[in-house]
Amino acid sequence: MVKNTHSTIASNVFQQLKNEIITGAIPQGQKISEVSLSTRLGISRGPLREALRLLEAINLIERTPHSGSKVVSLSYSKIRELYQIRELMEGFATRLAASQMTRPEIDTLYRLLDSHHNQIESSGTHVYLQEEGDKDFHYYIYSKCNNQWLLDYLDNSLYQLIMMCRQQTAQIPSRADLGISEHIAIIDAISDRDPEFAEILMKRHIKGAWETVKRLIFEVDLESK
Amino acid sequence: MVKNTHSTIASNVFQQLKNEIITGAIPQGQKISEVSLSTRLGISRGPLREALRLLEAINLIERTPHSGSKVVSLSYSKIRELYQIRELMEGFATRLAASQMTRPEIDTLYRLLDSHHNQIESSGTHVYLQEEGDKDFHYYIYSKCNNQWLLDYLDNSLYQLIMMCRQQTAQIPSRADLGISEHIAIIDAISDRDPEFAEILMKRHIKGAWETVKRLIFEVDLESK
DNA sequence: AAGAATATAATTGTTGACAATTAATAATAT
DNA sequence: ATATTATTAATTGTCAACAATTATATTCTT
Repeated sequence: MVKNTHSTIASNVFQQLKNEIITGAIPQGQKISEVSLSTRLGISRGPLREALRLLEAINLIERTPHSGSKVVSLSYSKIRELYQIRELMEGFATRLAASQMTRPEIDTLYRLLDSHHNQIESSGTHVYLQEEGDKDFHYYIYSKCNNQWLLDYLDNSLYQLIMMCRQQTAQIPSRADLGISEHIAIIDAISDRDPEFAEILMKRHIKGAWETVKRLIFEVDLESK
Repeated sequence: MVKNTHSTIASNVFQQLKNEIITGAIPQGQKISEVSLSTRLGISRGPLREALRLLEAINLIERTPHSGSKVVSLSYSKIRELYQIRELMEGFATRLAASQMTRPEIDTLYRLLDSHHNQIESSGTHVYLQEEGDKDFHYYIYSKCNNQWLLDYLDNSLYQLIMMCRQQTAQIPSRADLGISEHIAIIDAISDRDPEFAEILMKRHIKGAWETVKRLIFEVDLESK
């Protein structure tokens, strides 16, 4: 039932390392030694190097010739630029999706939101579940944008970095409601076939997320001194 | 004087293959055999595979596990989606640049345009020179956007594909003037510190380029049957 | 003792052989 | 003759050893 046909060591290791970086198991800025990592994983350096190239391609590690790789460290300005470009691209993706989603797809989106909402209420207010639901919601929309370059960049590169930011600011419990009402408003705009408005709402939603992240970064900064 | 310090076989081969693909020396859709290519280049398969990973990262080749790599083939819809996303991102980059470029940088941009204009008039109307100048102009602007993710994506991924499109439609001589007056208008808006207008003009400019490409694709299509 | 030059160690880059998988060919059954 | 299975060939994936480069430690000079 696992879709691990066509699996290779390189791609598996890529997935594993991606998770370890995003969750912070391998901390930001850490230098990566090919020999020690490959021995830890029980593989040779060949596939590991391929995995590292893939990680570099989605901006999770930086690589300098003859010197080595290290996990990216997300400075304040990098995160700001990240949310800036996310607002632009995901806003546009939402506009495209709003003009192209079918009625059944919109219904599914409503149900998706409902189910997440119920899950959160029934199982207490687990932040983890909320964030999973948030991710699903955003993914479901931008995956309907009908532009393969946009989708590829949002899904493979931008969102990985966004997840990393969340991990970085997740120590402090975030705002209780992750913008559920905003989510509803966005779907309503899509349902009304109003792409411009859907885009505006999504951009505001992301801008709000950025404000939260910014505040958390500031608070973490205060705590550490 | 060459800045090939820190050069590796993999990165050199990457550059070479990138050029061969963009210029069409290796045609679109062609399957790539690792053994024959590595022997042709006189290297082993290791660095070639690294180069192929890099090419995959900028969307110039597609790769399927255990099957192999092939050069991407730019269908009509892919090109349309490419220009769609280029308009969005480069337009936004222009807005950012307009609000952040310094006066000396703007002056340099004016001189750049002048020098290209003179070169074209003096040496006849070489299409090649025009396109080089066009590329320089666009690069100089979006490189001032102050957003590393945006710059990275525009420069490394999108523009490589755009160059491929041009190659594809370059058999037919394109419109005589590549929009020099539009270029001037864009710089003027930047010089006037009017980011919104600069963005609008850049988006219109790119939309115009797309209309030209679309027409050329259509004509090529007619010729071939 | 401080700094520069040299030598040593550690790390990354490259290679060629081998294993695993897929594509192509030949043989067999209906 | 066609479709299906078995066999062979070709291609990609992985490994371990070697070469080239960079980082570290040591020695030497002032």
